[in-house]
Amino acid sequence: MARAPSTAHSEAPQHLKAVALKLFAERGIDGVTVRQIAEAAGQKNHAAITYHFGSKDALIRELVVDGAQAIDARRNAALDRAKADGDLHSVVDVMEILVETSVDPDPPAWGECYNRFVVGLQLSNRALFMDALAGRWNSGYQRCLDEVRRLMPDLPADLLNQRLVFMGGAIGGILAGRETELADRSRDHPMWSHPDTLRRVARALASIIED
Amino acid sequence: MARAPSTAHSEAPQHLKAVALKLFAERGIDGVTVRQIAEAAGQKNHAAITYHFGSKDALIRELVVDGAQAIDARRNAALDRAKADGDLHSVVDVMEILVETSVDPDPPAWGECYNRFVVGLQLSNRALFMDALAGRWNSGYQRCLDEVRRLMPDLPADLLNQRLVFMGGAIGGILAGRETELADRSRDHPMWSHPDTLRRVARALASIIED
DNA sequence: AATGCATTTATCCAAATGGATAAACGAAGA
DNA sequence: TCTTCGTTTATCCATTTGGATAAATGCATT
Repeated sequence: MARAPSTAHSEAPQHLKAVALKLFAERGIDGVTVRQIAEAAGQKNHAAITYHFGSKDALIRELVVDGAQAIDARRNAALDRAKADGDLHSVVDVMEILVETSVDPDPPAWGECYNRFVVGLQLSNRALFMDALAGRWNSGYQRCLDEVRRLMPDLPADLLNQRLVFMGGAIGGILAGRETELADRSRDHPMWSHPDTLRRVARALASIIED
Repeated sequence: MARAPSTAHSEAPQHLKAVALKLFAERGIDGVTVRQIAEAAGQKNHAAITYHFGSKDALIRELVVDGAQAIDARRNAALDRAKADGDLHSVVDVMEILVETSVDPDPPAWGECYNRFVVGLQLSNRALFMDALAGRWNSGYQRCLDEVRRLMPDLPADLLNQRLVFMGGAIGGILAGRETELADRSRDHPMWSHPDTLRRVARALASIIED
């Protein structure tokens, strides 16, 4: 029932998406052809992309939205839970939510890909990225920023906003680098595998904000 | 004498490089064709790239090395000067050197491009980037890290190294974001144009390291 | 067993790609 | 004036690209 030929309601679209995300993360969207995606997914023909998604462009947009949606859901859930428990006492608490919800809780065998994918997309195809998202699925991120503002009422707003911009660039660079390292299965990466590392990333981001 | 047809010893190669760097920074190396580069540089034919550089690949390698070499020279010079003046008293002093030497002191009319270019290249063509550099032109960066280690002798080495990795990811993300913003000429960017901003970036990076 | 239908596969296509080659051009030197 | 040579230009090429279409496949239902 796996990916055997012509099993009805196949999970081919899901598998194609996962494979495409991996390749796009590794080589960028213009460095991967629809044929390579289909081949890597075990399809004998690249028409699979047209059939399941309509076009390469539409596939990319689905990948952007899928990931953003999942992260946003995790962020809102974590914020709701933390607020209900009265657990947001410091900036580092907020940063831990921001960082933890950025990582895929159920990654494929070859490792997480979404952060590399979106950082690369924002870098070289910003318009496509913005258009695919259309302002959606960032409420969790905005709520995190608002919590930081609530926790730092004394810092002038423009100074705090500047630090939040720095933090945004930093989290992208750090998490994309983490994924790149962890994707290299030729060696161990004790630093990135260590269970405390993500908390330390959160601590580093909080340092940027709190100075 | 400008780019008029067939003026001997033309500065065409220089101009082609500058234009290619801009396009690669905006769209990634696989998102730009040699025809687009030649056209944007005012050439009527894409054979200019083959003639001046040999291939698209060779052009990219030249761009990587040119920028890395320039940055490395600035870093080593700044470090030499600071050490001679006894000016490296704190981590933020080192971070200021790291950040200031990352920006092009003589950018083209359309703004700086190298940080976006290399961040994108490391993300989607890491092998090409590493191969082009071959371990060269990073002595200034390594010296900066060594200065930080000298200034923080009490922090356990692996903890400090972890923070230096975070800092490396953060500087890439922040400076690439800065270039992207400043490249958008449709509006002003008072925050990024402000003369203090780069110093504040350095301060943010120092916060990551010093906690 | 026959049918319907979602999916996969096999081709076809026009356009674009990086590269190669030879002709054209034009300033400087003989 | 004529030649030389670095440079630009005009074509040509095989391959790759994303996409389209129609045939084949095989499970589920009847």
